[in-house]
Amino acid sequence: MAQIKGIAMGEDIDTCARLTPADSANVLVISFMPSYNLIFIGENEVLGAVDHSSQHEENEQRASTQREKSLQQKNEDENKVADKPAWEAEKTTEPRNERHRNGTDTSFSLEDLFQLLSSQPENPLEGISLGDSSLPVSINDGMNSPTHYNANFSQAISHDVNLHEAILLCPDNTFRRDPVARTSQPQELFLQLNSPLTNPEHTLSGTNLTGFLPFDNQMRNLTNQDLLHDLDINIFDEINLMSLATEGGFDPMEVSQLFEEPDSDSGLSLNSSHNSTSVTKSNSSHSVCEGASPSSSDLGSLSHRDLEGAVGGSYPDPTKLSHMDHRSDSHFHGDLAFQPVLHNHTYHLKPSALESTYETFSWPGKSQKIRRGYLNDTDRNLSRDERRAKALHIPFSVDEIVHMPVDSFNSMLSRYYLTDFQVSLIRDIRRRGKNKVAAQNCRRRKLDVILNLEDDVCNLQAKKETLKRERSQCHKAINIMKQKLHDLYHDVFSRLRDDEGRPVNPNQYALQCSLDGSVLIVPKELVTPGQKKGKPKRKTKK
DNA sequence: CCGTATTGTCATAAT
DNA sequence: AGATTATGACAATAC
Repeated sequence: MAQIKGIAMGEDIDTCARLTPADSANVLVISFMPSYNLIFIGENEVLGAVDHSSQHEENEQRASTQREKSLQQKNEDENKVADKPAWEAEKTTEPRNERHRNGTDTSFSLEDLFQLLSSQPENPLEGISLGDSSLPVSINDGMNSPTHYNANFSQAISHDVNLHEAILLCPDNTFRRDPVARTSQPQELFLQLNSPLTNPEHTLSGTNLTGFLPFDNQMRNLTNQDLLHDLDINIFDEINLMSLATEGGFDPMEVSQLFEEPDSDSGLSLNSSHNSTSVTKSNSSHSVCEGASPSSSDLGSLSHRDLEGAVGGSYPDPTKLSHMDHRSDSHFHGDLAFQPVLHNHTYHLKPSALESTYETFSWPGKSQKIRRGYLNDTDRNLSRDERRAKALHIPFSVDEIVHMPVDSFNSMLSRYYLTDFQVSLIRDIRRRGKNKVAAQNCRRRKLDVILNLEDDVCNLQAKKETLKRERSQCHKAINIMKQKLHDLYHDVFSRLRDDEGRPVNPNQYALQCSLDGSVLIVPKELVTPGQKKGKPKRKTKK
């Protein structure tokens, strides 16, 4: 009986060896290289390698053809709904299994594995033949709790296993780490639903698990795979690498360096996986390094929560089916009417905590600019909310969510079955979107106010200059008048004579006009403000 | 590397 | 009362 304690993945032998826990006696190490796959088993010892360079080309060619088909089909589907708003458009009818299968960029055959193992002189799986219908394999999670499964390898080896499934088949993955959580919250398990290992009765098949699953599991499986398909492959890979890192005692940085571009801003899995200990705006005093090494429970539980929300969002609550749009009804009705899916949609996190689950995981030493490089070309141009909405399969565009009239918005929320998580995200998106617009308006207004004030300042300064010029002109006019008055005064005095015929000194006398129009010559010392007009001493002669 | 501008977001008050 | 808008403050990012 083989003791497979874990699966390590890397780009080459060295990487795999580094990923392999030193205390694992038997570690199945699978390398997904573009040109060939390396498989070795033992105590960090390379027992063999399979060169898939030729087969890989075939696989690539086949996958490429399938991708083209899939792309063509997808384009056709998109064209069909292109004219409709997202909340009215039909959901894609593309078979999810098919989509899933098309994503097999890194595939290998279990048959190769067993051929390889069988060729080893000290075959760790000695006694196991390809024809064994039921292979008892003890799969250890690398820690303390071995779990025994009976896997039907005769079926399994007849199919290629893609990367996702290969990871799913490993019990040592991020989403299934906590056996307690596994039993206490089965509805929140995400990837587990894909894995036949969770149910010993299920056979191991890499291609069409749904055929073996009970109905509700099949439905979940479809959605899970659908989700998986749309999640960035980097997210997926990173989650598992981080899982390996945290559980295998590796340095997360080392693991992250293996995958040069982790999508830390994807808004779903990765973010949620880490930010319980490293949240951008967290009040927590955890250091960045602590954030880089989240506990496995956090890693798993948050992933469950996020992903469960996403899964749940694809299914209508039977109690709400009557409120749903008939188009969405057509998508769900027949199936779920018979088999209600019992999801637990209770969320214990506050909105802020939920929000934090999308937050960016802080990769030490990696700037946002670099981290954005981890997004694919499509996602790189998306805003954070758009990526979040995409990750949670929100059936509306961010633009629609934000700009939809409130009535349409509320009716939309009631018509579609959405999980609390999705509703929370949608409301957050709407709030943020509106606030973003409000902030832009606010800033524009503030700029307008500033510009208007600057204009006012300019206008007032111009007016001030004008007034200063007017004042200057008035002063000039006054001075001219004064001068004229002064000249007239002296002209008058030069012609005045007293009773004795002597000229009147203008320094000693002043002219004073009386009310009747006569002009008097008054000594200055007698001229007081009150007397100037009252008591003329002498009338001048005209 | 530092300073500044831009932008998104949150909290809170106002509407 | 709840939704929306306005705005100050802060952080991330670009330049």
